[in-house]
Amino acid sequence: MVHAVSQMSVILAVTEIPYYGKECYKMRNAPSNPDLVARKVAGASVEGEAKASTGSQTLLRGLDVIEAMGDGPVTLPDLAVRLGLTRSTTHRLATALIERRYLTFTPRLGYQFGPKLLELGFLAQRQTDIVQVARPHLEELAATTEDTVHLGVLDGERALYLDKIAGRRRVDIRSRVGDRHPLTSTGLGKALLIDHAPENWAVLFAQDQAAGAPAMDYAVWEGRMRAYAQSGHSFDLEENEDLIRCVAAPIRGAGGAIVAAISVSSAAQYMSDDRMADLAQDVRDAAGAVSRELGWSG
Amino acid sequence: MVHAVSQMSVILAVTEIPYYGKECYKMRNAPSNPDLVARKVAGASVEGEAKASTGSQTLLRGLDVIEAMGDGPVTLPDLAVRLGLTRSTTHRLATALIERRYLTFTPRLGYQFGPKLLELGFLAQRQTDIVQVARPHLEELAATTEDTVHLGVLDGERALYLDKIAGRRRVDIRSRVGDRHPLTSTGLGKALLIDHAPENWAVLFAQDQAAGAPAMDYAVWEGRMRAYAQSGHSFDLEENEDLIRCVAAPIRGAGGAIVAAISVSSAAQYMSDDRMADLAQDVRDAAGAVSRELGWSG
DNA sequence: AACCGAGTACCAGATAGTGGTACGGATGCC
DNA sequence: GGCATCCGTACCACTATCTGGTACTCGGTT
Repeated sequence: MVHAVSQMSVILAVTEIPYYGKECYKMRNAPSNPDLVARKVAGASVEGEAKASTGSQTLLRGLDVIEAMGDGPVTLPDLAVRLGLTRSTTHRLATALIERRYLTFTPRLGYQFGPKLLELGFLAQRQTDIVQVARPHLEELAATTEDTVHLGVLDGERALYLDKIAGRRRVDIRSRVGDRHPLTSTGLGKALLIDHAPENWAVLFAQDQAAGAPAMDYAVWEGRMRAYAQSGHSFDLEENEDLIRCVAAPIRGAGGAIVAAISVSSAAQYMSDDRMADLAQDVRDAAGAVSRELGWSG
Repeated sequence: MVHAVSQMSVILAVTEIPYYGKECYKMRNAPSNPDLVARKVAGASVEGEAKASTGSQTLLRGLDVIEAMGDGPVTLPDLAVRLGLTRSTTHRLATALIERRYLTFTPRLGYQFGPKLLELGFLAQRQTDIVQVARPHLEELAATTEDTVHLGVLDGERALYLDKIAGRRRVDIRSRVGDRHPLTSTGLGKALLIDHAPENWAVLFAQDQAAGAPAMDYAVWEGRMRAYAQSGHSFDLEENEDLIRCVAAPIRGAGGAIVAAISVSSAAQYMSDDRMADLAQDVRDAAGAVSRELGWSG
């Protein structure tokens, strides 16, 4: 928790120093064999990555092999073509990966993901804590917006707040880590519900209304929710509390399911419609960054 | 499905042919540099594996780096020592893995699992079908025991049978894929419940009794269940059906949770107490093999 | 101030990887 | 029965690639 800010600045500082690293690598990778280059271009790296760099070819190629299983089993010739490698080389790499249980071979099907990936995936998941992963991004968001930022997850029929960074403005957002707020009247709660079925929305909405949430017409609310679901973010237009508006977006886990949400809240005077539209992009970006760190690739 | 048996025999046949492969590899790997050997022995490969073989050193070392994160963050010097590599080499590998998002670096902590592993783990899980994975092991079990083999999962408060291989004996086990059987009176069901809390056992037991399961004293039943939980397998001593006995064991997923179970059933006349004890080992082994293919490493 | 961790850089040497080619067994298609 | 694939295995010459030294900078900790 403590090191998060410094981490951010350190990384920024270091990567922004120009140095002369790239020059050196250009030299090392200078191709004396034109064939290789031609093959590589024709093969996997179709996109304009152009950042080859590091220099552990065998390892990188091996990882390419693993990742090539992304959409189902692959045969050896396919694999070789896809990666732009020889059958010889491809086979050597695949065999090594099978021995390590990263891949599996099934006779008339081809190569597939192996058990080791399940094992490592589980271990990684176990060692991953959303709060810790999200912290740096929350801080960046807080820094650029100067408003209060929240991180929350779905907890039954409420939104549980896991982290909070107070804004720099002189507005008071009454909330504490550990609080549980209504889902249908807060921006964060709505973001958590974006993927749910409308039938579910209706139930939760009715519950919140019965529990004393500010009165609201369901038709209007559902119309807005559909728009939120479409755009990937949600608003709170002083629905939960007078003079407080907020913008939120969902965080997705490796499977694509919504596992948390981020919101930026402030006094209505700082939250013009225009600014909220701008913020929506920032919040979506931050949530997307966290999602990617949780293994989501969509 | 069809290929399973042939695959088995093929592998056995091929690997048992002596050939002269090892000789060649010995030549290729013959160390002209004694230091390397010393370092390797002192390093990671403490166990007597002695099957170095394949020959994609860089890839294998890279995988070693990944797997070294198994129990929490590691610093670079630690990592280097653990793998028996130079700081130089270790750093190069780790950097490549970070670039590919297999690892993450956190300033005052060290290297850790990266998002890519979550991503791949999820994809692998998605592409893994228990029935398909278990098939070859069920077939092997059926072949060696000559009895009927079942694969089943927990489905609410019942055991759902997902696969069946009929035995070669002239006994009739009435069951079909898709059947849902009671949990507390079948071997397979009990195996699925082995990890549950005793309070849960009591509830399910009462339900089954009320639903017309053969009458049984709960104290006796729970006593047996505790023994089953201890030993990792379960029996059905003609509890569900007269003259039918069975031996079962649970299959665990990557997280260690029980995700399915295997059972071997036969007429009581073929199921002496001695034989059941022997079978318990076989069934546990088969279930263990499937578990390992599902990412379980315990 | 001294220490330790990480990132970056450079380099000489030779290991380890590459890509060709080839053969045999298995399987499925025609 | 032939014929075409696909995989495993093997061998080999070439050299690109990896390795393990060493060294310096920058931070943070003690």
